[in-house]
Amino acid sequence: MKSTPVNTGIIQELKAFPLFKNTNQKSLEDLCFSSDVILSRHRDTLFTANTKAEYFYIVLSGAYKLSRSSPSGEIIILHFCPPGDLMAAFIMSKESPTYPLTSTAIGPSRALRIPQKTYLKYWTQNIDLILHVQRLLTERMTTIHSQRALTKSPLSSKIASLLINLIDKQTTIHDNIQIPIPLTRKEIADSVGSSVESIIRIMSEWSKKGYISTSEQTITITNTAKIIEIMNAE
Amino acid sequence: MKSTPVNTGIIQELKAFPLFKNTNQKSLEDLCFSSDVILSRHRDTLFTANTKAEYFYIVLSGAYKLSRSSPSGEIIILHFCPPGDLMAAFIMSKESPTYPLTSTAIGPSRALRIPQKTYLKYWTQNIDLILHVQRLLTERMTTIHSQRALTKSPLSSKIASLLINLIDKQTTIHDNIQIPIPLTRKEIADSVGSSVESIIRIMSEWSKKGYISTSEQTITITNTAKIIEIMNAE
DNA sequence: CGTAGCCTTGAAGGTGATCAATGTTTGTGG
DNA sequence: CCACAAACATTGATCACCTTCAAGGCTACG
Repeated sequence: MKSTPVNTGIIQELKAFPLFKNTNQKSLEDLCFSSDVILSRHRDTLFTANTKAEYFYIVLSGAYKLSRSSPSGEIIILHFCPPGDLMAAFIMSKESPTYPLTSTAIGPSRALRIPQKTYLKYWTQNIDLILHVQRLLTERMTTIHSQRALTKSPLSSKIASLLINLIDKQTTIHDNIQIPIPLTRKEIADSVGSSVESIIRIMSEWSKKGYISTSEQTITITNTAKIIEIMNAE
Repeated sequence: MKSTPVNTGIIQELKAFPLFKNTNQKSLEDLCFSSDVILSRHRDTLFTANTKAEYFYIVLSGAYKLSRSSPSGEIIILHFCPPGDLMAAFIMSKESPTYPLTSTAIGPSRALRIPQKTYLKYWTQNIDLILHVQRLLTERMTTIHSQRALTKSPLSSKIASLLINLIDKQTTIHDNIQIPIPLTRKEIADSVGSSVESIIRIMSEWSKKGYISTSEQTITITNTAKIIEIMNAE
């Protein structure tokens, strides 16, 4: 894990994210006050659940997964963070926060590490920004809700729903959509709360039927209509 | 469903909620601008998923459940709102919001209905309040996360976890804690994503062993240590 | 070149869903 | 105030889906 201080290049990079679309150059510099860019290798841990939270993060490139382990030691993945997503920002307004989750890099990734002090000093002064953050949180909540609505549905629906939800919201629905995050079967299993074997059985069935195709960790949905149908099947 | 405009009595009632502990009388009046008190009977619907959201709500007394139905028609309960809880406040900063969930009264209940306009005009101006709302949202998220961490655990753990989470956060842990919301077995089933029959089998086992007792819809945890143990069992 | 992570397939077994039938409580209208 | 309907609670039998266990192959990387 290496870190380098912010430079103007990073500011440019941030401007591209929807979160900052109404933020001017000057404010953006404030919002990044005393921040660093963290470079993570595949499987590096960015922060660990139940440790003191002195920083929050913005994903710059690559991806991170947010996970938790159950009392019995099983791992549950709760969210995948693509570039532009916030990590641990929601707990920054607390008194002395601890991370509720563990963050792990998926593939080589970069994140901007911002101290809580900067959040309290600059982020909380910008109402527009806070509402934006709140909207992000609400979105994440909505995704979780639609996943939970499928608890009684068969495993295939859950996997389908996960894949559809991972598609970038900007993308229009068509065939041959590539899932923007390289997922292993284990990660899919941990995400829908199932076992690797079950995931494999269902997904290789789909591959055979030509609904999806996988090569080098990357999943491509080749028959989107069918996957959506499976997602909504009872 | 009857409604009456706000009066000073209501303002007093609101002051008791943690959400407004730093809010003065004058601001509180602004925050309630053109609001009404809604009286709901048991099973009355307050708002329906996917309809236009012109209002948000504060639970005054009783309780409401927030639910959603899956594509196959099954109902999933996502959250129980005790007095002081907000409903649909998180989507008020959107352009033209629709309710993501359906809200139904559990027992005779009262809620304060506040128009989106009031939210945009007064609520968003109060940073302290917004951060408070954000903290509420984060708390709700955390609860959902700890529930999701149990997906692979046996049903008994899920039920135990639900009961423990429903205990008022103010309450210290001891025996003979009464669950503040009157729950039916069906509601427990819809909440943990299971069937009524399975819930009954597990809970009557607990009754027999003396871990819980139920009378007239009210559940009392008589052996809290045991329930917590079950919650954490693998 | 060996280990670690990942993918795959098969067989056995269990947890909880479903179906069916019945009792109990609550609420509503005549 | 009673009768009837609707919602809620209970118990048993059967069965499906998915987990678990076991064994093996593949690829990447130090």
